[in-house]
Amino acid sequence: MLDIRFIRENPNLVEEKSAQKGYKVDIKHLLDIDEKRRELLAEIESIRARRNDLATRTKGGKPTEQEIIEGKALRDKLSQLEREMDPLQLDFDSHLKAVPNMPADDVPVGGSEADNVVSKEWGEKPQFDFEPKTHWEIAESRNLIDKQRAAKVAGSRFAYIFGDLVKLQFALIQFALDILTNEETLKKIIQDFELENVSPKPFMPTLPPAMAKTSVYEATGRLNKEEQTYKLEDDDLWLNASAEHTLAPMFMGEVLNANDLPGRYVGYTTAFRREAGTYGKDTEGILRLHQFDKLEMESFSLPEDGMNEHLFMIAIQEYFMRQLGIPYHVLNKCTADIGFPNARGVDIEAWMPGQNTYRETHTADFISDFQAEGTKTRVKTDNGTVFVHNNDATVFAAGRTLIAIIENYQTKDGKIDIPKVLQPYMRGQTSI
RNA sequence: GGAGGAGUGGCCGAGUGGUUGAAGGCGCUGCUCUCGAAAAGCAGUAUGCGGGAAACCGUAUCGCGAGUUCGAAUCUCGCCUCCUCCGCCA
Repeated sequence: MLDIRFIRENPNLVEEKSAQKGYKVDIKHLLDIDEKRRELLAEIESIRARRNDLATRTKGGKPTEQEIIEGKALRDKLSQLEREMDPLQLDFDSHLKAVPNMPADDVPVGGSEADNVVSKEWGEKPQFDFEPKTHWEIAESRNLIDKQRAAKVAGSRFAYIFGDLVKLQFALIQFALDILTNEETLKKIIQDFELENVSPKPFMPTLPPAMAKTSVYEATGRLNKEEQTYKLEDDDLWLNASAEHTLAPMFMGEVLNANDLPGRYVGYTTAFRREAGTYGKDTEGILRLHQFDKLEMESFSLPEDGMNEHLFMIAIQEYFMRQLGIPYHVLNKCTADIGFPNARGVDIEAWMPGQNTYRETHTADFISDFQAEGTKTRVKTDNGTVFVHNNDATVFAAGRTLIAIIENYQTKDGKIDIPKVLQPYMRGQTSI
């Protein structure tokens, strides 16, 4: 959530930027409650002060009859005021939580994803001397994917993935982990992308829990919307839709050492998504499933490093795409598309020759301190204890990256060449 | 799933109704001593919220939430987490 002090000082700005993200917030009402709340709080605290004073006065001995009567009166008054405070506080909290994070200054203002800005293009689209096929035409005919039988077992939007395609997924993951844990390679990425003030500290490989309790799910700011998330009602657990959902709250309630930052983690987990409201969309192939595996970065940093971590993660994503030789473009997402907790957001879309279009394979989210206010994750600095900045970004969404490889590396005889960098992770195999 | 035990500051640990926001120790910071370091001595050392230009004042926090009481770290109830033993299990 946003700091109420910031809202007090910049009411118009907050209202304007919220509107740019597509959220209508009643700042005047919020500040109104805020003031009432603080007035009442002052009153409550003065009564508590008298109660404490009385307790100190009578401590050691028995209070007199008169003092007990006085104490009872204070107690009754206090509980009456506290009852008045309850609804006020609830009202205040719900209005405060409804205020989205402020977009960074360079986020393009726009009303829908149509206003996203292509900020970079890379790679030569492959030319084929045949009609390129879609990934599902190739994979289904080769028995690398079977959705029919998966539907029988689990319903629509599930798939069996078989054989060499499975090996390719694990090659991809291994390759990525090797890069992300190698300080020298990270240094090179920082250099190649001309980044400044970025630490080359390696990422900690992590297998996180794939579920979170409701209290945690809420503390992270409901990163994934409720209707998009699977819930295990009997156990009060939510299935994560990405590793960042269980990486971000890792240090909930803790005060970290500035020396330990940036804290960088790369988590591998299965992601579960209900895909509500996508009926009839992307029904072919494995682009949009209820379940897929994903490697995801998460970082906790000092406020002044937050934006640089974001840019670093984007550079890493681009580096991986270039290593795989997959043409892509970078989308600077507009205010309406970056998401409620985001200060900035970037998508990378890979060229998919079979579908003759770009499709999203990566996201990078700069959350600033919006999430840390909910998870109460702070860091001790020379200027006091402040909320950390959170960044998260996709390394590889396994399914979609496999799609990009299949479609870009398809051959005339219906096979798939393996990108050079992955071949060592496939025991030298050059095609599947 | 059954039976027991435990959660106190950065860490260890004392504390079962009233000078306890919390003893003592460790750690950390500053000073003294020293050529310097170590040792020793002295002093300081949690966070949120509200008010204040600031100094500072008030308030809350002893796993979390509710309750009892004039007064709760301490008593009661619910929940969470961890540990030990038994059972089950990849």
